[in-house]
Amino acid sequence: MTTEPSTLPKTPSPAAGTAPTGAGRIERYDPAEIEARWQARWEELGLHRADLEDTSRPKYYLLGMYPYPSGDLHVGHWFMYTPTDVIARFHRMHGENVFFPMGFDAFGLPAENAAIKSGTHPYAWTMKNIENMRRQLRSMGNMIDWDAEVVTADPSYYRWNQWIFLKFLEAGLAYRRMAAVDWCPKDQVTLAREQVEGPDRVCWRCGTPVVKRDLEQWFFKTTAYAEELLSFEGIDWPEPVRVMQTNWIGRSEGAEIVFTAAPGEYREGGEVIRVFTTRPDTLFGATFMVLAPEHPLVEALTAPERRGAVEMYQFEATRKSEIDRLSTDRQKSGVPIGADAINPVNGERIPIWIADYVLAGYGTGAIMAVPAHDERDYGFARWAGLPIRQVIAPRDAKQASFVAGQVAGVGIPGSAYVAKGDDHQLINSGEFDGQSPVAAIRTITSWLEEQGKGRLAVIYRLRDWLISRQRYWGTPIPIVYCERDGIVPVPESQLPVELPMDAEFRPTGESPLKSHGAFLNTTCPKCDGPARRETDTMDTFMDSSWYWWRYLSPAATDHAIDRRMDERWCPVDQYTGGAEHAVMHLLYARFFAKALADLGIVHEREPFRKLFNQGQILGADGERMSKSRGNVQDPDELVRRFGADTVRLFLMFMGPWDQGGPWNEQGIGGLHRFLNRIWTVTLDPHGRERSAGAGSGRVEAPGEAEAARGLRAAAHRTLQAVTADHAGFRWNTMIAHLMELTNELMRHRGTSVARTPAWDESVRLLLLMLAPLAPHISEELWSRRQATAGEDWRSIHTERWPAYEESVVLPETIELPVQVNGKLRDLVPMAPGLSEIEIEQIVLARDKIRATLAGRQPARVIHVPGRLVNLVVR
RNA sequence: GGGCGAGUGGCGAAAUGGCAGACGCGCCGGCCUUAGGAGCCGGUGCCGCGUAAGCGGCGUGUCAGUUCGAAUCUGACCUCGCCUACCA
Repeated sequence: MTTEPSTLPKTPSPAAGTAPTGAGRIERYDPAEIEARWQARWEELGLHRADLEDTSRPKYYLLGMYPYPSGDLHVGHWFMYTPTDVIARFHRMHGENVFFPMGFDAFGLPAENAAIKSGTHPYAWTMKNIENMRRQLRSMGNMIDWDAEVVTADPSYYRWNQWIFLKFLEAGLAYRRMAAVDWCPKDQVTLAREQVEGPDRVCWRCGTPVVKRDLEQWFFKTTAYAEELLSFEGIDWPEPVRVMQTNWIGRSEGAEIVFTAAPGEYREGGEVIRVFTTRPDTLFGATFMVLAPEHPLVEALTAPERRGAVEMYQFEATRKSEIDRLSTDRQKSGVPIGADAINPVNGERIPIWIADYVLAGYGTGAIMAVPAHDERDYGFARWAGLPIRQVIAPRDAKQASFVAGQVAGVGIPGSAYVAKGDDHQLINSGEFDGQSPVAAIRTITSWLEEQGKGRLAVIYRLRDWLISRQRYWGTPIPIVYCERDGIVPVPESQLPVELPMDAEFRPTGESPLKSHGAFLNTTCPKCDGPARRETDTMDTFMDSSWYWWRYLSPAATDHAIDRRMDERWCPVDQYTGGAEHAVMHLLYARFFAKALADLGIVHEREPFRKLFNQGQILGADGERMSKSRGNVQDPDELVRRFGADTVRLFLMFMGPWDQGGPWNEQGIGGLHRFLNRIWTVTLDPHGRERSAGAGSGRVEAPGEAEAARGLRAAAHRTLQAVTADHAGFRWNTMIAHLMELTNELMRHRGTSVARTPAWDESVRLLLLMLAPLAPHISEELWSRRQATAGEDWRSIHTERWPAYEESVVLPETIELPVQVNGKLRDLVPMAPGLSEIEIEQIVLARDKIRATLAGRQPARVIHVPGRLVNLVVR
């Protein structure tokens, strides 16, 4: 149960005796002392603990992507977690029950590599790092609820990875198969398709070019949700992420068409070869067929005299993916296999080739090649000297000359002709001649369907998620292999399958589990006979695919996810993190939500209602921060010099949150000065009182009452702007507004205005607005004000966010910009809310305007109420 | 090759159809100080005129367009960043 600080008995203010009253020198702002003291205090009070059972207030589940415990929190972490903390605090000040947990993505390769290198056990290495990062996270002053922490490398967590795996297995969402998978030779591990990046197909972690390997591996059936994953209905996600996921899933509509192998010199033929095409309308233009080199039918169809060349090519194709593919020249290559296929629409025999431009993993791994109307097929046909037959032409005879050369067989066009608009028609296509391509897509597909030779088909680029990893530091896959019973899942009652702690770490390139006899050798849960454990562990993205559910019951031993808590708290209201996980973590997380919902384990099909991608802070050199580049920025030193509050503000003041940019700590002093000025106006409003005439001569010129009214208006206008900026996460302008108010207060400091209630109210509002951004100094100043006023202490962070007064915000006079022909010519002071006629009269009476008009009459007057007047003259 | 985003002072940036450069850094000048890499006050887009207060012109990557009015909307182009890449 959360303790409400406001109900606590009065606790002595930490600085009660020293709270200044205005005379004499005040003590300096000492962030180090203040921050340590308040952090300890908040912890002691349990101020950041959420009461998950409390339903009296609206819930707000806020989540920042949990960190990998690399050992140090760098400015990138600060840049992500600070504004997230501000969001949390702002919502709490609105009376919401805010849950802001934190944990560690504790499995993964660096720990294991460190073990091989330095002999430290991955567990010890990881725990030491976590310890340090907890300390650093605390030093930021975030309102993290540490009671909910999860550490994924703990058996109490990964046991439930295993449990979910078994559920997926039962439901057919997890399966094992032999596949040519991507392998990182440096990390000695397989990778999911999403984890291979760029044109050179490199490992997402270390940048090493990957190679293909044929391995028996475990997969999750992400493709089962391909269609549903395309819909983002009901969730508020940034456009770039939605686009990336949509492209990654890569839906395309077309037809699957059945070709058959033609009888040959040595064979009867008749084998079914399925191809996928988005252009069934060009079926008559197919002049050859291409299979992926790895296509399963290649072996059976290849003519004996072609076997040597075919096998050579297949070998080269695998080598090509192994050797650096940095040479991105698109030179086509391929070999004929000495067999023909029969085109189902006209019975025509076309030669079959294999070529690596056809991918085994996409569609059916086979295509009908229509060189006249597909760039890739065209390029291949030109290279191989294969025929090109045009079957689509413009209806317009004059346009037809564009491709006439092909039809007549004279001359060779420079490229494929891919247009398919309504002004085109089919030619050389038998009974379909004259139809528009779009119509023919329909008619040819239904003709094929009637003949049983094809059907409408939708295919996706998305592949199933390969989760097997040949490494030690991950969740063991709960499977045993029995000589008699084959693949046997470990029964739930025997979970967790624990990682043995006494594994040996040597740079052999093999998982230590493979040579750990006690782990490897086990008995079959079914027959009790001898069996071998699966030695692969799970991809660490498994851990991060459901951790926010675990935060709701981190210690539970009888279930993975507390269904009651899930219903109360999920989905996460706001998720923040980098966009680099768009097609990895964020896609897996959505897959999990859908799969777990179908299994009845959770109630919502989307995990995160709102997503925000913050920008990335680069090193001072403009490059991505990395240890190897040596450009990682450690904020600890800045925190020592300026305090966490200053560092928080500095990071938020840099620019829009979604932008990031190169790190440059020039300017941090400005934020520190800002806090110092707040310190001064709060604790020392009178300074060395500037009595009239003694100081700079600015004192009380406009009269105290008017100045006080102006100050109060400024404070309320600031509140209005700051409140609006919270909604858009516009921290930089929010801080700018607070600076303006502080500067305004500073101008009145030492004058009699600083003795008015308006001054007091303005300072009060300033501190409340500052509280989410700079929690320590605002708490300190708040407590000192309370002590001075003789009030009981109550944390500023449990105060309600103030409301601005509409009537105060409205200005008493405005300076209306006046343009002539769109050029600014004058600023005219007047009362707000005058009629257009009144305004016009005032404006036309102005000297400057009369001079500019020089006797001309405005042909038109544009009034933008409250904003501007534009006089249009010819 | 395709997709998305961005280009504004010396720098980080504001302004998303209505006063371009808020706020901050840096720089310049002044005050205070034994001192200052502290604090306070003032100035600071560029060019021209003026001793000055001030006045005028130009100005948001380039070129066109829409509009009374464009940093903002439209089209083409240039540059940079991110994603993607023989996806049939």
